[in-house]
Amino acid sequence: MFELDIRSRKPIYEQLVERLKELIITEVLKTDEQLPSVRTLAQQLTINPNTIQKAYRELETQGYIYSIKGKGSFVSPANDSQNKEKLLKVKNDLMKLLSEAMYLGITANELIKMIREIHVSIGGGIENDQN
Amino acid sequence: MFELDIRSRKPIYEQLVERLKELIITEVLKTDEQLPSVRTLAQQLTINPNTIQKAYRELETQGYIYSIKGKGSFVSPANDSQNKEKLLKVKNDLMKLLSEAMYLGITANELIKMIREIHVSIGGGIENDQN
DNA sequence: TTAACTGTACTATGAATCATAGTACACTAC
DNA sequence: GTAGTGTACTATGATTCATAGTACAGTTAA
Repeated sequence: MFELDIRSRKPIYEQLVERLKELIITEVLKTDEQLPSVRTLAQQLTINPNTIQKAYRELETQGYIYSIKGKGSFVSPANDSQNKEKLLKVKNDLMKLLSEAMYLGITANELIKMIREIHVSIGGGIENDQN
Repeated sequence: MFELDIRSRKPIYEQLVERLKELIITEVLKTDEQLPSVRTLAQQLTINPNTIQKAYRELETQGYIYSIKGKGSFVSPANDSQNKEKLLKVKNDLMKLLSEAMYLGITANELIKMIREIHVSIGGGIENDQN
């Protein structure tokens, strides 16, 4: 399903959270789509099921997936009730990173260009999809 | 000088790196300005000198400060030779975070507004300062 | 030179975290 | 029931984090 760097200082379960979040955000994994079971994914990635479970638990805490005992784990709808908290956190992180980027010399125009690119690849098809 | 959260899961030295980077980026600490010595800062923050040293070493690796044995640690000039690597890393992080932000519903307009704010507070007075 | 300050490099210890292994239980679907 | 899900434990070893202590090299000023 994807690659992990065992040697990295970043914990495996954090890499998992990051990669899965990407797949959800880019809608490779769609709303209510079922994720691989902890045991299946553990076997595929040759890592321990507990590590997968830790990643899934974290994703559930962050509101990106939901789990049903006996059934499986699934992608949460994009606009859920936890979004406000997440938004605050992300905005805070963004301010820091944008400050650093501009300190390092990235221009406002470059940033706006990046935003447009993402807008096309992520939100482009959604913007006009409202009823 | 500033506050640290001892209970946080985030290591103290990482918090130090983050806070000092902020002070450098916002130019509260200016180029070639001397930082507190490892022992002094350790005493002020009631933490171990080794922890301060670890943070300073990390900041030096990242190119934000330089240290001279026997003299002290100082803020590096903003535009040094390591900027290109830093820029690549920051751009990469920015793409991820911007994607997440837009997935969560932040609009392009909001982002542009944030960029303008930072532009004013950081780069505002510099833009016209070229010879 | 001496004293007091800087950065830097070690070793050692205890606490916490990470990943693994193994076991167990509750729930769902067939 | 059987086989598949999620979930919750315990235990172990490796690694990381923060501390403590010691030591050495360079700078500065008396």
